[in-house]
Amino acid sequence: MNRHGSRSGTTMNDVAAAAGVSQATVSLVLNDAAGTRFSEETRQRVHAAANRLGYRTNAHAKVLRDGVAGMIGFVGDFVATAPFAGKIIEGAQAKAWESGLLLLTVNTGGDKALEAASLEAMLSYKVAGVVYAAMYHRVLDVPDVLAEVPAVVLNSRDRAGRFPSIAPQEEAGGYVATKRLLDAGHRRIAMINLGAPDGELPAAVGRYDGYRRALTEAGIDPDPGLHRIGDGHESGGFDNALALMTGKQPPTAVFCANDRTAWGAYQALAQLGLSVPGDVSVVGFDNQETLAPYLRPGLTTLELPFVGMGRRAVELLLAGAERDGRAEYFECPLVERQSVAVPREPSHLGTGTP
Amino acid sequence: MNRHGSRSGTTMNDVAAAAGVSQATVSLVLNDAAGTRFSEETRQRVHAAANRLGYRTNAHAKVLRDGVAGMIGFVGDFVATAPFAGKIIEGAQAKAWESGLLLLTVNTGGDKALEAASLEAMLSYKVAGVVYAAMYHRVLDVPDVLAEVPAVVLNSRDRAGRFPSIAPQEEAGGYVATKRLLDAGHRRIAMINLGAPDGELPAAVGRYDGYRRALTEAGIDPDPGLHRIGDGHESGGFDNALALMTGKQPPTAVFCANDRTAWGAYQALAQLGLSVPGDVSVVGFDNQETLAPYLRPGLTTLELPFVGMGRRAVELLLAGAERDGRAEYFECPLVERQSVAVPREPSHLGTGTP
DNA sequence: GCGGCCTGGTTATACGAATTACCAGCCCGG
DNA sequence: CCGGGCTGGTAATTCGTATAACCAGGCCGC
Repeated sequence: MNRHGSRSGTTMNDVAAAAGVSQATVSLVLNDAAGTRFSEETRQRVHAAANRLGYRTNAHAKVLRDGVAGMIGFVGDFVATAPFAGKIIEGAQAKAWESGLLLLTVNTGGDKALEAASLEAMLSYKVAGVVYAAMYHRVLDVPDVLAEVPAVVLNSRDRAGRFPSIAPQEEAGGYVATKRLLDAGHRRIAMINLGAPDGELPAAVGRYDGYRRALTEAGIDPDPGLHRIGDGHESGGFDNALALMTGKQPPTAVFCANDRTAWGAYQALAQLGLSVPGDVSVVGFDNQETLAPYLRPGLTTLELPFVGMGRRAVELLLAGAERDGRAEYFECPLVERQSVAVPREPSHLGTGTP
Repeated sequence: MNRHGSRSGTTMNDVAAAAGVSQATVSLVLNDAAGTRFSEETRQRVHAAANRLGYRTNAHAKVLRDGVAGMIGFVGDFVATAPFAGKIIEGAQAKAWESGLLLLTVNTGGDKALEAASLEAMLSYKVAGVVYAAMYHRVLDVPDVLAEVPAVVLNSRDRAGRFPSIAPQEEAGGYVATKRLLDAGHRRIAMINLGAPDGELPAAVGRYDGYRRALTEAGIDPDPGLHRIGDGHESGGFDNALALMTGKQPPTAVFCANDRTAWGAYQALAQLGLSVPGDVSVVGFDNQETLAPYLRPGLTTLELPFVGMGRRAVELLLAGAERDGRAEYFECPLVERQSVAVPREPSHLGTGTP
């Protein structure tokens, strides 16, 4: 007897010996193999012995024999930084678990060497597939080695178009957000967008396109002065909201490209003595669960359907979808809270500090 | 040639055949086994063949043969809910990776059946150990099955005292937070604590004890009216701060048992027209990176050293520490920002709405 | 009274890598 | 000219499981 129970574990041979049968019998009985017949008494003996000895199947032996492992690799560039990363993993894991699979996760933090090495390790473990997830929606280069296994790109798009991908419907989200404000009666609607590090940020581009489309459809010519670029953090929302509201013709509503930006806008508005939604209406994006419901007033925003996207990624993997660059886009539902109201009489605004 | 490269993968036998040597030679050469001698030419041929065929070792065969796998199990009850969960995983994974190990993660979301099943699966995969992590510091019951393998309880304590555990120094943290306020000159210091669902919440108890010790040491008799219990969310901070400040003898400083509570307090103070830290000083706990730096003013708070704790958990696992219930406590460093100042003249306060 | 067919199992093998034991050929010393 | 040692490898076995192939004994039919 060693430190932790029996180190190498009880094997089928041990069970067989204890039950007075052959190893094959143990395997067949325990797996309840179809088309085999054993006496009820033998089955009992086998099960009893297995329980008594604490038998647990050795997954490695099984995989070696069967050729395919019950694991899925999940490689992300984040986890630590993105508070909603957990949502993606939650969805992926839920689906994996339903299919009897375990998730082998690695978050690379952007370290390419670590990424390459982890992928090698995962492939060594014969994962059934790999989900390659990104912290934010962008266009990225997928490591070549992923071509050896079913793979799905999550929350981003493969530049080379070799892998199926899953991402949110950014344009539609931007449209819905803006439409919500238009429907409330707003005409001067600003947008505080995300900064695009490399000009390829679908989240920024798409949400902006949707914003413009909604305005145009409503017969409004988008005012370039009302489109501002923030940094995606609270400070970007703060600075830009401040600038917008103290400008010549301040908006009556602001669409913020993410909730953190909206939070910053709230703080700027509060500092200016403007109330949400009394003086200014605000719509966010992300529905970050630790933030949006707790802003005062609660933030009306678009939900990023991360749980569903995570699930779907694993589903695609398991479906063994034909390898192609097809992208699936998930709808971002509007989550209604209290940050939108009809615009105040124009006369009440104009200076930014009533 | 099938869909994803060679499905079952290139084996050593394939390499051996290609290089015109035996499988044993391939193994010995590729592993650079000590005490063996092969001609330089043979080595070259083997390496060339391995590269050409894209040989990758089958981890399962290796584990089966060697008896020990290069994986560590990480079971948590959160990920989705706790934004800082990633920090723990980040630390654990970093250390695991340095030791050449992969992390097999499962977040149970509190589902005991899933937890039991995942642990079974992990043990089947012969993980080198299991980190059993909790979302918040508490006393919990560790599943018996973990006795079969090295295990460490992270961010909690094992009720039965069978497993080593790692947790933050709550009491010291509460002391430092309170001391910071005392040193600034405050005498009436309130605390908005976390709710203890079962009366066994070390975070709440410990931080409170530290608070009391600091006050007592300073010759102040803790005023029970200044200790309030919130729900750990923004709303708990809001409601209690409102009550405190509109009470008979409002405090000049508030120690919030977590950052979210502090955020709520900020919002209540803003609503009352009180400024931080001009009218009221605030100290938080957690140093939540998406929150504390972005509050206005930045929140002075205590950092929960999750990355280090995660690392340490894996370290303990690998050290094969003797199994005992020894607990290690990590210091929570004070992170200084702008939410603490010297108290205003008492006369300026008193009503809560100057 | 013997072939055939159920019943209730067993034997043997493969999966892929690591490792131990062994071996052929050659050189050298005595 | 024979034994010993070195060089450069190979053969065989092991890990734990799944499964295809096989087999002994009893019973039945004809």
